Amino acid sequence: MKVVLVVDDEPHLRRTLAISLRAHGYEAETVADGRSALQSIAERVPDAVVLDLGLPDLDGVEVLRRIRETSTVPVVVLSARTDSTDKVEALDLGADDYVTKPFGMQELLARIRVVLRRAPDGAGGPQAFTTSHVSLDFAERRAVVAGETVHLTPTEWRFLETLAAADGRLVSREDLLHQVWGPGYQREANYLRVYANQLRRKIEPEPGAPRYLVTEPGQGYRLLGDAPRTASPATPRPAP
Amino acid sequence: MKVVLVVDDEPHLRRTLAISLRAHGYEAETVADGRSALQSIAERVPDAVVLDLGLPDLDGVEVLRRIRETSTVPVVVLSARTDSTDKVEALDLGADDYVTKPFGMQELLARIRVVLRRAPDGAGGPQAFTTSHVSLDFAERRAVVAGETVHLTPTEWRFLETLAAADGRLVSREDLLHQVWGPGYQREANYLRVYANQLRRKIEPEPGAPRYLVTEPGQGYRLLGDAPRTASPATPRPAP
DNA sequence: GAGAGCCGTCAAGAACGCGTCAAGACGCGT
DNA sequence: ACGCGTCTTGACGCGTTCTTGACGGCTCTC
Repeated sequence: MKVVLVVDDEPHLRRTLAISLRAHGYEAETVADGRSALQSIAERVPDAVVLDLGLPDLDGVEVLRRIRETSTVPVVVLSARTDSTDKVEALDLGADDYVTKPFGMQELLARIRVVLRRAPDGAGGPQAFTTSHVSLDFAERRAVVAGETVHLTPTEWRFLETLAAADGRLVSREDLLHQVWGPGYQREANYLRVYANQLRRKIEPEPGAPRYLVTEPGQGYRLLGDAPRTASPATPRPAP
Repeated sequence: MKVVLVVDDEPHLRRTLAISLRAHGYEAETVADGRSALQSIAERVPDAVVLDLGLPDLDGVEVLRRIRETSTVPVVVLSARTDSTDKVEALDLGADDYVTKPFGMQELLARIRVVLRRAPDGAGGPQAFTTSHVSLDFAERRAVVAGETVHLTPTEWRFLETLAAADGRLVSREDLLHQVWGPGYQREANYLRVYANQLRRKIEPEPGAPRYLVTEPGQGYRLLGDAPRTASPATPRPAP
């Protein structure tokens, strides 16, 4: 069952929202302030967050920013402020929707369905990547390869994080460059080669024949878990 | 560059939107009615759609439904109607956001950024093509033919993608050349022969007698699903 | 029945993408 | 100011992919 975290300081609205959510088949968790929200997310990442910006302790925007530091969980922002600037700020900070009070409950629920629909299952972000050979702990920034702790540079971590977040799916060169180096690096496909190379030397059992960090020629890269080997008995390379 | 399709019947709004979008680094395409919108999407799937529900020809909701039949491209709906029921209907039909007029341009642009952020790269394209013999997963760029995974080159994928997007309809040589190789290749009908040939060897059970990737002489090509066989009991080839 | 147009087929050279390496530039802490 | 680790940049070789031209068969037209 999908878990929705409701962050709101008004007890009445909190209760109403929780009831409506449960009536629609979600598991609703409620907290009254920003600190509790961040703590709750740290314990268990919900499938979506409904965040009221008018909170007693922290600025709601600040809460959103902190959430985005560690997670890509969908966030629907509630606010009494209708100013366009506020909306743009929240949306650009990573909010997935911005609903102004007063709002219709049916509409809010529909918008929650929308963000849940778009978010990949368990979008809270992979905290770890583990195979029989490699083990990456992103929270701790620890990499263990074949029992040995291996040191990775910041850029190498971002590279792996981006790939791990895709959970085995293909990550295009553009996305990778944008995620790791920021905007404006779309031309530097060189970087990808260099770092893919370095990472393979660090984490692959056989860097020449990558098993985890694989290239999709012309497309991008992909981080795979332990593969059910596709029965290639010896891959005998014809001697030249 | 990201392509945004604007569907609106008001010339003024259309122009304003297009200008704003271009100023923010998007490629803007504009159409004035539902039919043109569907046609434009059939030709080339944009990265996002801004769809005004008040259209002269088709009901906007109907347009949205048709879009969702073939594509998961992000759609931001514009509407003058503020009724909650309308919003819920559109959102549940697959709209990614619902903005009521009048709206602030900055807000709309922010909301477009949001939906683009969430949508996987090229999510608008055809999802898959499956027959008893061939199975193409465009998102993963995986081709499985008779149980075996087959490798396709980037150009081969674009070729098949373009044909699959037409969903069995004829794709003219011009369109094909334009989609796969870009503008300025209209003269190179040779390429089509070469790649059609290569693809048939890879995906057809009997490359000499194409069942899926069929030629329309003098016209173009077409990608067909499993055909209700037209009673050709053995396809007996007269011995030469 | 000859000719023209179109399509499928093939193969070779060019162009491209990727892995690899190493030398500098840069930034940070001491 | 110095040294260290990290990032950037350019160059090279190799394999793959694309481009290009040529040839033969088929069909439709005259």
